[in-house]
Amino acid sequence: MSVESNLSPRAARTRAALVAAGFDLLAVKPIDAIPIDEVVMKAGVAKGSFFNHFMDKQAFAAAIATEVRLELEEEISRSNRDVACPLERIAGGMFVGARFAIDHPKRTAVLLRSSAGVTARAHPLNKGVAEDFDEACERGLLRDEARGSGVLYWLGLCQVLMANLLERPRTLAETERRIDEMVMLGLTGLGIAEAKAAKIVAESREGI
Amino acid sequence: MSVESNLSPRAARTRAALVAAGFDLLAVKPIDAIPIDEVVMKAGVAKGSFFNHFMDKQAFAAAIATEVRLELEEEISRSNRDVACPLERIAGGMFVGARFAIDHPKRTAVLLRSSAGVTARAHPLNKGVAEDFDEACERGLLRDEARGSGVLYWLGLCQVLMANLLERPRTLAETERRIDEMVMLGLTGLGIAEAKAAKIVAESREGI
DNA sequence: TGTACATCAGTGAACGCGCGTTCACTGATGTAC
DNA sequence: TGTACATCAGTGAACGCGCGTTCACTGATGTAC
Repeated sequence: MSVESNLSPRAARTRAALVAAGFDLLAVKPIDAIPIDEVVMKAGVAKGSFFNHFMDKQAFAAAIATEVRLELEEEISRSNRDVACPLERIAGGMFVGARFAIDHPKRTAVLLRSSAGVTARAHPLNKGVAEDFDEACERGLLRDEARGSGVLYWLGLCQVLMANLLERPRTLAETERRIDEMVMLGLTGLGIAEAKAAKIVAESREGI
Repeated sequence: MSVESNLSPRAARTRAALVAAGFDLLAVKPIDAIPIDEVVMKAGVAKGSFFNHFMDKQAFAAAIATEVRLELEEEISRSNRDVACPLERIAGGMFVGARFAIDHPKRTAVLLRSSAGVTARAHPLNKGVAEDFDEACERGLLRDEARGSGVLYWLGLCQVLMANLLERPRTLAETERRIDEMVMLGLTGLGIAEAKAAKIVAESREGI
């Protein structure tokens, strides 16, 4: 599963320390603004070790971004494992994303920074979403306009919601309200009637 | 008005050349990845001149980002000058943003890169939008949920639409369809009935 | 279990260059009379 | 209109340091017998 599997325990420890330091630093500033010295100091590791594990600085950043993306992807598909209704799956995805932003603000910051272009339908992280939309459209559950632009619409909302949740401390009640509202606005925009959308929001929230 | 006003013609020319080069380069990569040598070469200007006009590299990037933001802001308020209905103003804003992305892809890239955090209600670029939403809410034109999260919702859609329009060449028809659809999805999410939303889309599109 | 050897990963000093910034000089523009 | 002087902005060579990358060495881990 994880990249560490093939490594000796010692190497795995070193690599993990570097990656952990990378998470912390990349959450705050882009890779170009981070000297390798800072990474290795934070990781408590010699500078040379960095290049035992990563070809160069860019590869390091890429590896970390990939790792976060996989994590989120896995949380979403785990949460959707037993959900059949495509609308609930779609709504659930936004809830999981929001949850992820709250639980792992640093990782989320890395994710949002790295994937400025989450917009693409083909993006691996979004493949599941695209399929759910296709199914919902076929079943006639969505407004016509969603057939072409629904995925983009939904991903935009997820992204901006996650970014917003990072911004400043907030009470739990405010946070929950913000999430519910965004899912509600999003679903009704897709053409789901108000009452039904409210029901989906309530049910999907349960699952998280 | 513009920053160049106080400068001698010669100085204005040099500054303009630097800024133009900056637009081109910042559209492609972040400021940290751009050596000043590249900027001045593209501008056809001596390296020393750069520091006659900008304190340092960061100030240069900031000046350019500000300039783009002001441009877009002005286009939006110009387009909305004679529009009274807050819903049409809101819809019109998205249309103008889309138009801007098509006409000035480089500037848009700079804008999207610089303002990763467009989400804030307080952001100057968004002040007008926030006021329009307040008015629309007071008049009871929007769904309840839009009172708290409508602005974030709308800005997220604008941002992702603009990013999407930059992505790859497309036929005019596809582009128009994408824009219409996003505005339509957006408006109905805010609680506007389908027929009325379609009418607003048609009318706002006219204005652009 | 103990010894000898091989491999693997960590270490940090040293290197060198890319790049931001400075500065003394020059030429252009503007002003006074 | 012409001349002398002041200021302003452009120029590019030179500086120096921050930082990515390398490498010879060391200690740790694993294997054979």
